[in-house]
Amino acid sequence: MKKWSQTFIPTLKESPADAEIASHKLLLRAGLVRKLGGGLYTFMPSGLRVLQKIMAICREEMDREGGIELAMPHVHPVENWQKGPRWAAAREIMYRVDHAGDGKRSSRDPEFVLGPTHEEVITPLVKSEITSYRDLPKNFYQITTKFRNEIRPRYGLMRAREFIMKDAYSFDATDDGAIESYNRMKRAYTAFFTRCGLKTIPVEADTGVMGGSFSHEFMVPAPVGDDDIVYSDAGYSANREKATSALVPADLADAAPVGVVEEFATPGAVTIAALAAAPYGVPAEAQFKTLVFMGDGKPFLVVVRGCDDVEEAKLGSLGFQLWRAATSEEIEPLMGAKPGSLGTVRGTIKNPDALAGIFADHAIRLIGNGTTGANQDGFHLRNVNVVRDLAVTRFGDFRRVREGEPCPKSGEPLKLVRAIEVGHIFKLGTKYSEKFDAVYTDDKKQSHPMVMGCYGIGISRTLQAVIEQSNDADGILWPWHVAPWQVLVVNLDPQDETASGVAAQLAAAAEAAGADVLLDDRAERPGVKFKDADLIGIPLRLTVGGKGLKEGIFELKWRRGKDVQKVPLAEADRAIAEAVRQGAGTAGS
RNA sequence: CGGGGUGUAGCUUAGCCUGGUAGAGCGCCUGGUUUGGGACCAGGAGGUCGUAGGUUCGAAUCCUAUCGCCCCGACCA
Repeated sequence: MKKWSQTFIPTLKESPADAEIASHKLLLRAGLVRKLGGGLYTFMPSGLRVLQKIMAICREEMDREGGIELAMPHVHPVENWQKGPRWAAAREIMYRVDHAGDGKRSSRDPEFVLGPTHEEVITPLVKSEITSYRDLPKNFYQITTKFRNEIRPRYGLMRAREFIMKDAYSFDATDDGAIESYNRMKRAYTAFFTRCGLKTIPVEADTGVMGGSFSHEFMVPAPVGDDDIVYSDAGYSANREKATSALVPADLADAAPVGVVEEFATPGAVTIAALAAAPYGVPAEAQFKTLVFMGDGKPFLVVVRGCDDVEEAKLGSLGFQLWRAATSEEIEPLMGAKPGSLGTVRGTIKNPDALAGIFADHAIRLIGNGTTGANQDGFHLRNVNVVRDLAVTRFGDFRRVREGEPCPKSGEPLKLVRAIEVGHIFKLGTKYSEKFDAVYTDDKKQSHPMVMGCYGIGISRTLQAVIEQSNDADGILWPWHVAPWQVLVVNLDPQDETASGVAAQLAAAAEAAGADVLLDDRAERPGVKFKDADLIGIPLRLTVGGKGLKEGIFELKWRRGKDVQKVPLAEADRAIAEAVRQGAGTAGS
């Protein structure tokens, strides 16, 4: 049992001006965190308690599925990263650390970075410690602080420069084994989020810089999220970056040409919309849109319908480490025209040999014969046939899916919703084990790279996601198992010995029933105590004092409910034990 | 890094356009009256107006630079 007067819960009546969303405001108002700088937060005592509870649940679920806890350094020799497979992409988000020195000369020490994640540490470790199939599989995890130079920290703990993450790394002898490890983690994650009182949707996801063969994200639907997820009732769900639709039928026949390619003048018409308007009247659905990107320094082209957007994450399938949209200066000498008049009709590109490829989205086959830029400023081409006229290295899925398109599983309309990513699991394959030579010997004395998986949970982000999902106008509605305290005993008359005695007795009863108890013993007026109680969101409130005490009762109230139960003091132990049992039996309330 | 905004007491802010004594509410301290949903009265402490230059007799206010923070975009758990 903790007395309010002996801990520190600095609540605020008003939200600090730099908090914008409900969960961020409540983190501050309920005294859970305080800001040091952008994306840097101190966990105050009650915030730390929530964090520790979430971590404890996470440990239990990881251990249940065979996870082995360890703790790796935060400071990494830069060589580990340089040797790894993603140095070029990952260095942008890493902090470099040097010792401060004596200020009189520059450091000549080795270079270090702060760990944004730990594949580059765990893989060499496992390489040197495990060499036999007999020691596999293994799944190592840790719960530690991660450091990422986020370009834009946001919304408190939601996207921070320094945050708490659970990261796990599985090592298997076989691909089947790796899939089993992956599924165990999927199970652990589902159990973990459920126990945190959080409703999540697992979705298929892009593997991004991490790489690997497939992955799932655990998403909390919320308007303030950074991602869009696409799903249908048939059970299809994917991050929008990865989502596909059945827009293009599998058996679609390529359209036959309708005539010869014709050039026509389009002075000043450099947008899809301009070409769609009078006097040209070419609908966006009949235009080929050609976009230029730079992949590892070489230009490549992507062709989509005029009405579609390129989903840039999908360009990851092309095999470039880094890619970006090309600039006008890069485009004109390559194509022969400025953006707005570009196309990929054979023979019209000025310098085709410089290209790393021309990649076309499947959906352009729906156009059949359409209109595209002539690679000559102020001119377009019509009667352009996809098969006959367009130079295409290969077709693929490069367009962004839109709400309402047919689900790839069932054909019913896809739905789209914003979400917060709280967990991500990857089947990595051998990308890292090959790079770090993490191999084992099988029972036939053959050497193979280990098959890896990696699995992350944003612990501190999960904390905020719970608040975002569970709050009302008065404050937080903590789910039982992550609440900083589960029972709040409010003593309205802390100066009165009888009231204090009863309050202590109720607190002891709740504690004996297995709850964490906070006793509000402050010399504040009742209104202040009730407001604070709602704000900090303790699930079960027991109120002692005033009129009630004279009648020989105390009050029992659930934070999520409206009813106040008046319970005779003689029945306190039984009623409290019952209520605590009820609270503990709920995942979400 | 691009675009937009903002910086005045622990928190929320007024004042800035049109230069001339820095003001309020909450919180804090003292005393009193109160005591079931953020009490009231009286008294009090707390601000180099983000920082540095400049213009001016005079700058929170105008100008320049710089830093921090917030929001939108690319990135991510």
